[in-house]
Amino acid sequence: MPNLTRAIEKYIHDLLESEEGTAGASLRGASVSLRRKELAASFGCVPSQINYVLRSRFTPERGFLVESQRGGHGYIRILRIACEEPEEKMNHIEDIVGDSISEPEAHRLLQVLQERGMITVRERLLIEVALRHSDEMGRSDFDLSQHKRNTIQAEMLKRMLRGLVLA
Amino acid sequence: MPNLTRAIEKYIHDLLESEEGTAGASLRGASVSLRRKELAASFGCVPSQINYVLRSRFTPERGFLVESQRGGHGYIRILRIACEEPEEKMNHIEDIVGDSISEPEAHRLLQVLQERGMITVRERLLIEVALRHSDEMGRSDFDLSQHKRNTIQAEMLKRMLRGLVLA
DNA sequence: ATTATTGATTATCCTTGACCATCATTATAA
DNA sequence: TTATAATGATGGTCAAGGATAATCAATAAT
Repeated sequence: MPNLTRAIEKYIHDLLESEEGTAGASLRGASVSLRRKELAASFGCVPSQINYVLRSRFTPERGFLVESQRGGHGYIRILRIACEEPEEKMNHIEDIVGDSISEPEAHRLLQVLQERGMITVRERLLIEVALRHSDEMGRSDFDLSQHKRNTIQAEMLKRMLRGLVLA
Repeated sequence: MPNLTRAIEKYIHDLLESEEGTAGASLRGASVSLRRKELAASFGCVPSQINYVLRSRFTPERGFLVESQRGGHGYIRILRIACEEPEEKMNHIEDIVGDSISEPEAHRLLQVLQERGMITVRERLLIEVALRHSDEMGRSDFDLSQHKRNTIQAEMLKRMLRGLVLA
């Protein structure tokens, strides 16, 4: 069993994918509903495993929302957010980056953006080089605190992404 | 065993090389996945040695990206974005950029690179945003001389191009 | 002085299970 | 008939444990 979490993630992704072609899906964004218990049973795992997959993979940062209801007729609904307007997309990114971002956080974010097709692998590389250089200068040439460096890093990252979105 | 690092480096390079022939590799860039623990064991060294090799040899400045995941089913994936060889072309660029470059000079260089199809419009934009931010910080936050700023700019530009233009 | 190597410690990811919360339906009481 | 209480059927939370990988500081080699 090479990775249960990824298998479940892929399954849900495929569901959303097949929902994509549906009428109006591109406007309202795709969505799927499922039973936690059934999905868990079909993968032969404990139900809370589903929560783990949702919490770790279908996050707002990755462009998803999750709704649910308990009790009889309970359900879990996963929605893919469609950020059509460049401005929306930008606001979303600004929120995620924030005023300060660490190197590992930036690294993860860039990986996600690449997986979502928002940047190419070459663009990701360029951004990483720029962030590394900025961080290195801040550390060895100007002796800045880590927080200050993370602030500068966030500013540079946002500017670079803004430029791309508006391009 | 003083050449452990180089041996591991070569091993990973060879893996990437053999991946090169694969379908679509030239488009998406070559990549290999491995287990840190296993690789270390096969070289009879401690696992953190692998991190040293990756940190010192497979950097974005050299055209590589590294992804990893901890925990069960953990892995390390190395992606090569830039091709090898074009040592000559790279030296040429290093010469042109030199130790110091003004913003208009950088601008012209990037335009030429774009016209020659070596970088895309978006990549050029990304580089220009990074250079501008660096320059702006140097001026207003650290009150650096223009020459110092041009030196920093040249360094950043070379690093970004090294990762990319080797193609 | 720089680069390489090691090992101890820390951080992260995944999986499971016990226990908690909420909703819909049904039974019961007024 | 209506209000309320019990019941069953979901989903949520959290903490523990195992499996990796990352970090960092000390040491060795060049």
